[in-house]
Amino acid sequence: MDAGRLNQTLSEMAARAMREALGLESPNPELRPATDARFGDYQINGVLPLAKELKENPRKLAEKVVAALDTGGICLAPEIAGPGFINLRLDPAWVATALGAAAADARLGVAPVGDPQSIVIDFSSPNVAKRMHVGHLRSTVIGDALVRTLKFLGHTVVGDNHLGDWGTQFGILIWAWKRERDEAALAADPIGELERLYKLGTERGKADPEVAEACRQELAKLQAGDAENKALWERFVAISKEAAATVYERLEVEFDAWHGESFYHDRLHGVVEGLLERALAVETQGAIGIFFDEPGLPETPYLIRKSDGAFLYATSDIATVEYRLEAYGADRIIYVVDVRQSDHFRQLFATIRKMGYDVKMEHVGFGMMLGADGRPFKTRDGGTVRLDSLLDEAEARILPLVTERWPDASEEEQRAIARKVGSGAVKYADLAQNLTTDYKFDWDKLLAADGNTGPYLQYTLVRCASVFREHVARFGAEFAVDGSPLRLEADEEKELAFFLVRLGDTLERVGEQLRPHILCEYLYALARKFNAFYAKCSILGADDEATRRSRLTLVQATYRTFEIGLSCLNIPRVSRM
RNA sequence: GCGCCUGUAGCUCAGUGGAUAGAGCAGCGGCCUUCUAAGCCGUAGGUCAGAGGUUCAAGUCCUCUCAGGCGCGCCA
Repeated sequence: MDAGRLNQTLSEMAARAMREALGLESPNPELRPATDARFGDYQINGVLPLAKELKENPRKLAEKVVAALDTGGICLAPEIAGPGFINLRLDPAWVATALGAAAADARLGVAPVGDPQSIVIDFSSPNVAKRMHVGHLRSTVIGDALVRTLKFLGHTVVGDNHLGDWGTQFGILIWAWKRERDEAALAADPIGELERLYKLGTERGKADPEVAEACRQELAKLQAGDAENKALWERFVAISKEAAATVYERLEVEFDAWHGESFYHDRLHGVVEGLLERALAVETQGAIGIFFDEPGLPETPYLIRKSDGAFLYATSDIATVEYRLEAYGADRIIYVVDVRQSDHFRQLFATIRKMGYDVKMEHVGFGMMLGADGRPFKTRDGGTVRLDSLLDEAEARILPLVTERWPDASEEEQRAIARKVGSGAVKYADLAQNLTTDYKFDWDKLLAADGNTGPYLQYTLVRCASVFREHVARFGAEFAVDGSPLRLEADEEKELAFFLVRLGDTLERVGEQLRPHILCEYLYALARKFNAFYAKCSILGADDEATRRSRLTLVQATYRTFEIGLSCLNIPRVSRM
């Protein structure tokens, strides 16, 4: 029995019962977590819709299903309620045994999936010659969380940083570099100088058509393979990657591939020719584009070649899909990109379907980051907020609290904790909200130690760690879980234990729906249940040894759940704060 | 003009067609002699933007209206 995926296990059992009792081929049991604790832990809703179809009283149908239902000891006897719901209660004895055993397992009983998929996740993707700013935060943090969660579930995942390292901006940059670069500034702050040059080149180009033409010439030379320009381009890319790497290091984000747009450069010509040959793309006003006649898709064509012969973003994205199919045998490709690009992705996905490829493609689109005032998040003078300064500020705001709470730690330790709590808070605030809407960034809210915040979860983990430290102090040895059943007596113990067995269900849902906030909600609810248990039940001071061992095992299971959950979200763990 | 997204408690947000819509913050009232009080417990707060419709059942699905955000051929 897979104790890690209860929803799936019980759903299969319910489906079997419905098949046998009602003679249906593929019934949908609609098994869900109960909407209210009074109704038990899970409910089967699938009988109700069948009443009309089978022309029978829904409660009678439910009775037949219940008679055929065998949960193998996971649940107590099912109850029929209301118009025909079947309510399932987990058997406390089963929970006590299953969780007692799972606490000894590093994966808390959540086995890797039996049929792993090959999944590519395209995320972060900063542009060359631009410093990473808050606009990159959501893609980076959400993409990273999806990579880690899907990997934990057992899939083969490639997290790919699809850098914007090719395109018209390089003509401008090369032009400005050749005339305006400041070597001193370049040595002191390479990416800052590139950013300045790019801005300068863009302004000059707008003001002066001759400059714009000169930029195009530089671009043409680069594309033709001119040695000097190619060397410059390589240098720009190296500087930009290095700057991005510093931010990734602070966020502890890693990629499996860094295949920027330039990586696909050689394929673009073939992509366009292939689409023309198959008449999927046509010439339109001198350019080449693909037209769609599908509801929900823009009427404007998806352009893959400009009238001047240059390729576009779309061309490169098509080539990228083909590469991912060839190189990774991708079953699923996920783009974690700003929702404003949803038209582009709808057209891309439609193109891939027209080309006949069989791959599941999803756009995880997220909203903008707004300030607490509801307007786009900017610095006081209206500039974009740099990602590194955002992390600096988080750290600076947390540090006084750490020094106050833990004055005897070394300054180095205090800074290390402030760094982890600060970046964890920033990341968690981003992950905890549903993706689709714009997200309001509010320092006071995200750094608060209560409510649904990173610090609250980290603090809860600290409490678990603290119990184990105190155990060593009092009993002279580390506590070791032995896998024996728990003893669940207090309401707080039961609630905690019954919730801990839902980790697998939760991770499964995140993997399906690609919404990390589902995991955040779960961990937050878990933290609340743990803290209620912690306040009510003395752990080390329990009345007898058996209760103490059982409670310590509960702490251990909670600790492991946080380790797994926070590591999937990539929120740093601390053992003190 | 066309398309996409959003509208739930004073504020910030959850809510998988299912039973009496939930959290946090802010407010009010309690709890440290005891494993970290960055915590816990209690209390109060709702025309789910509005109107129709589908359904045994609608905050959730469909249509329209209103309000806000975003996007709409050779940028990425």
